[in-house]
Amino acid sequence: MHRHEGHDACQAGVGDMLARAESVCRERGLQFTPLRREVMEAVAEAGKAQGAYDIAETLSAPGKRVAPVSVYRALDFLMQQGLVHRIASRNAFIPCAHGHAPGEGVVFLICRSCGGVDEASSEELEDGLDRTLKRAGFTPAHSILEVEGDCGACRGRQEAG
Amino acid sequence: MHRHEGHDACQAGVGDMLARAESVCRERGLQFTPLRREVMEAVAEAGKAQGAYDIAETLSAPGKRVAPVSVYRALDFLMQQGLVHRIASRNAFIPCAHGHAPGEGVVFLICRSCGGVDEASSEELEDGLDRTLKRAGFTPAHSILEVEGDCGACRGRQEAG
DNA sequence: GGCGGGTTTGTTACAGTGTATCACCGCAGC
DNA sequence: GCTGCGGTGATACACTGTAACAAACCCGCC
Repeated sequence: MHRHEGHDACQAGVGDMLARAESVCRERGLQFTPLRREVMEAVAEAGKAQGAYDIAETLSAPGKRVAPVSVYRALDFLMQQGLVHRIASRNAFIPCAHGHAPGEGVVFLICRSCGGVDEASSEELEDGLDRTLKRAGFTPAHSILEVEGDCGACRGRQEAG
Repeated sequence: MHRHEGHDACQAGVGDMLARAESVCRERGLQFTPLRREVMEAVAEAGKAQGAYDIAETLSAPGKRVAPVSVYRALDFLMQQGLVHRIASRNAFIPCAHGHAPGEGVVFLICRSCGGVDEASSEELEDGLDRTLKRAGFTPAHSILEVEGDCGACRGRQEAG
């Protein structure tokens, strides 16, 4: 079972994500500054993975420039708190749709037609990976699992249209 | 069962890799040019993943400069033929230790102390991934599975030393 | 041998991604 | 007030990758 219903559902939850970010920071005694909130919001609102430079542009306005370096710092912070993820194959960032421990086996499903990114996780997959690593004598610290393909919604649209 | 014994075993096979590359190209009617051979050799000889610029530097000598763009082209070719792999999380390249179909579920095991990269594959892992994707209604086209951690050799060395 | 067409390589320039460094600001605590 | 500290702004830079065009090469063909 994947844990949510698609990108529309995700977008509906922007407020939830911000609320969660805020409470996570409060719990940990960390600052959820305006900049961090804006970056979190930009990542959460976009329907697809955003590059750091995209975010910088989104947040910039005539007279108020947000430099990419500031975005990177905010993203680093948000990633450390597990609030956003980095998609290595795209050099882009997405909001974390639900809490999970860092290093836990989550797969990112990247749709090549709509650009949306879903998260999926399963015991089965994690067990398979663990056993494979154990057999190889390898101690994992951090995993990157990304699959590019077509999400159900887009495939349906193609078949219909 | 992982399919080979570690980085020393890999390095011993540089000649084999070149021979395989050559025969693959001959079979497919493609050119295994001197540049492509040199790039393949550089990737195969290095004990760890090499960046394109590293390779360019390795191949350059006083009076004979190899530009990164040439290396990228050779790498693109070698990747298309399945002779080298790209490690997305490192922006770096490794030789393919053994033949496998493109898109097949191979995991890259990246050691954070020695920098070596192993390949591992298992039915179990692939099945788990397939089922997880199917449940999510996602049709995969291409997967990236990379795990960072400590390889057996390095862990042994740490415990001993 | 010369010609034409495809592929490979060289070269330059540039776009995109990410980091280092330093200065400044705001704020808590003394 | 002073100091220390985390966050931000700003500039510069390093690293990664691609576009575009020209030159060299190869190979079949006339």
